[in-house]
Amino acid sequence: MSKKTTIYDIAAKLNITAATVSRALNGNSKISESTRKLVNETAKEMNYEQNKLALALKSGKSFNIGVIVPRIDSNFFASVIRGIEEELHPHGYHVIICQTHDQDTVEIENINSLLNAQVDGILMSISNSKLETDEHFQKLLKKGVPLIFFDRRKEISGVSSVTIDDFKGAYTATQHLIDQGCKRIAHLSNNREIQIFKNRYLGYKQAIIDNGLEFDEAIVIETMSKVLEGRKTTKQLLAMEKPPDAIFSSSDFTALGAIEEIKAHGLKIPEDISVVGFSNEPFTRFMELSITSVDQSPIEMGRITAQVFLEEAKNSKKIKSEKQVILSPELIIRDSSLKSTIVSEK
Amino acid sequence: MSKKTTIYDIAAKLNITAATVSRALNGNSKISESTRKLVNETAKEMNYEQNKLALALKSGKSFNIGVIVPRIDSNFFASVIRGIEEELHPHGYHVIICQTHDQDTVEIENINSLLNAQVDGILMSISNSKLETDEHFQKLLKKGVPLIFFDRRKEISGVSSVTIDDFKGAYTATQHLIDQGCKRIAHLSNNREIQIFKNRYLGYKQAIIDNGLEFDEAIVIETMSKVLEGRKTTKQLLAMEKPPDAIFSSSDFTALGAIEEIKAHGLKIPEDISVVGFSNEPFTRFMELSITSVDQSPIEMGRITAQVFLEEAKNSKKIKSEKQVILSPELIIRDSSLKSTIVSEK
DNA sequence: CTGTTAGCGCTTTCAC
DNA sequence: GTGAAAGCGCTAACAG
Repeated sequence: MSKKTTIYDIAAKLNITAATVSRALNGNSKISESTRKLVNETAKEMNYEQNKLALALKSGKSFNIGVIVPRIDSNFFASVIRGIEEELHPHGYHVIICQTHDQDTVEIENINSLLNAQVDGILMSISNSKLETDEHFQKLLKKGVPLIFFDRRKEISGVSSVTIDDFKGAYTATQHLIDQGCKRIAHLSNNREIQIFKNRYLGYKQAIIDNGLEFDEAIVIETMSKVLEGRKTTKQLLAMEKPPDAIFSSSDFTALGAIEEIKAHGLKIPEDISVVGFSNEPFTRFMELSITSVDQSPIEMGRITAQVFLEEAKNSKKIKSEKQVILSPELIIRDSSLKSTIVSEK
Repeated sequence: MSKKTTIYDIAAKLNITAATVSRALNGNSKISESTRKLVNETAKEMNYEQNKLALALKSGKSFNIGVIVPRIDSNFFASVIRGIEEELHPHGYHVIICQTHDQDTVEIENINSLLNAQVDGILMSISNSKLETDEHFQKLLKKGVPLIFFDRRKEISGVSSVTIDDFKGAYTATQHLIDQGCKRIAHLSNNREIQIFKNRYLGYKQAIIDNGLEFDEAIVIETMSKVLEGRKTTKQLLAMEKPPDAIFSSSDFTALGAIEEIKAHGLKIPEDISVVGFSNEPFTRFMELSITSVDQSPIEMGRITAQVFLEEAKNSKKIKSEKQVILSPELIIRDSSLKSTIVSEK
């Protein structure tokens, strides 16, 4: 438990002052080469290590940034965080993780606690909640702490965001199904108060309309991103008078449930019913009947979110220009929707 | 960008001293009820918020703990981190994430950088490397910073660890295959310089021997935890003069590769060849032919790791009693190894 | 009960 | 080129 050595210790040993040591260590220009060398050497000798906490208190920069996500054990969020960490690490930043579990009270609490910890910025995906107030976000802005949304954003003036084009992803997926000859495409939706789900719905709808197909609200069902919910909902669809010949799901998990249910009914995929999911979760690739899905390039999203932060951090004092990066999603076509015999991407 | 209010601001306003404010805010016993109330009110009015950085510098406790993992976008590590975060959060700790990508140089760098950031402890899974030196770990111990290993540990006196009983997990899995009538069980192993893989190998071997089966080193193959590697290795196995009738893999990914390869050879699972994986990755459950695997209860592992840390943090000054928690793995039997007609867990 | 003082470790004017 | 001194925001020992 050896006490940590400070610049005072090494100053004392060298009969100089702490200020000089500090300067020498920081490569200040006006310091003699000899003392610089001496200081550096003894610093190494005494195993000196800078206390970032003191620096942080002094400078007001902690070099910590907070990342808030609903939960971390989802491939999507974990991958985004990976991207963030990899991008920020070379710049000396540490990444603090908080989970909200989709509870807005926890979200607010997390923001406050990160603020107390003096983080230099907050990158977050908002929780799935009905909360109307912007108060906690405004507080961040007022304090001048950069706030950046990724994926699940909220429309707030002055706040940058990095998202994918969910509309386009959904449109492309639906168009693909139509190109495969599907005529009655159902949509498994989700809480449409969240932008991403709303946009997926809108993209789907637009593709239907643009292709002159009948848009039928009856086969758009709001459900939750769970395998079992997917099964239940699909059961409803199959029991209809005019069942669909394709399902576009806003989640890979409900898509999986749909597939299970369709098979249980003795129907063939993709011949009888085609299925497309969203998110490109790892398992969609591993399935024997692999699932077509929309990739969101989460690592890339994380990296870019980090870059946007770095930029804002640099221009701290200037007018904060709100920046909205919209990534392009990629449709990964696999077995569950490919009727032709051409070999699909695996 | 309103300047943050400090206790001095509120002291000034009330014509009292900062110390008093501090005491009032912290519920010090010897303070008049009236001033306490007054302070608390004006604090709220002025939107006062404690600067944890100053507290940290003063007290030497940052209430940050570092978590180092090879990578975060693996379900296992993400789940462990989830457990850690959930357990530590109520105690006021923040979790800082670092990734090593299995490079020991990065591991050392991460430890140093966390140390500079004055974390109150480090929880980690060591990287897959051949590094022999303990130097960086000893440094932590010398500084009195609690260090706790989870899953991938190293034998270091004075360092606690939370792991699962890999030997038992492997033994149980192998025994299960034997119980299903398998007589020639291959093992897809991994770098056995890492304890977990070594123990899985040893558990497998022991089960073979205890059941009077022939132990054949020729069907124990060291490979990497990738689907494609699993395919390659399985191809080798199937080409042998005496191919195995079961495969116990130390990884779910190689198990998946094995399954793909076995099917490609027109063989039936589990009738011709049974397969068991390790880790209970989410996809093993989702497969149409679901994969038997050994569950490591990662969230639980994270929670317990956090608890061990909290305990050590409490007894900081006392003799640090090294603690080794060994969790019991659970075999989840699914389609890939269940020959009987009983319905398996899905 | 409350004020005074000092100090956590570092950087940064301002002198010399 | 280097020293002296102040200050980041907070707490705690010592007075009174």
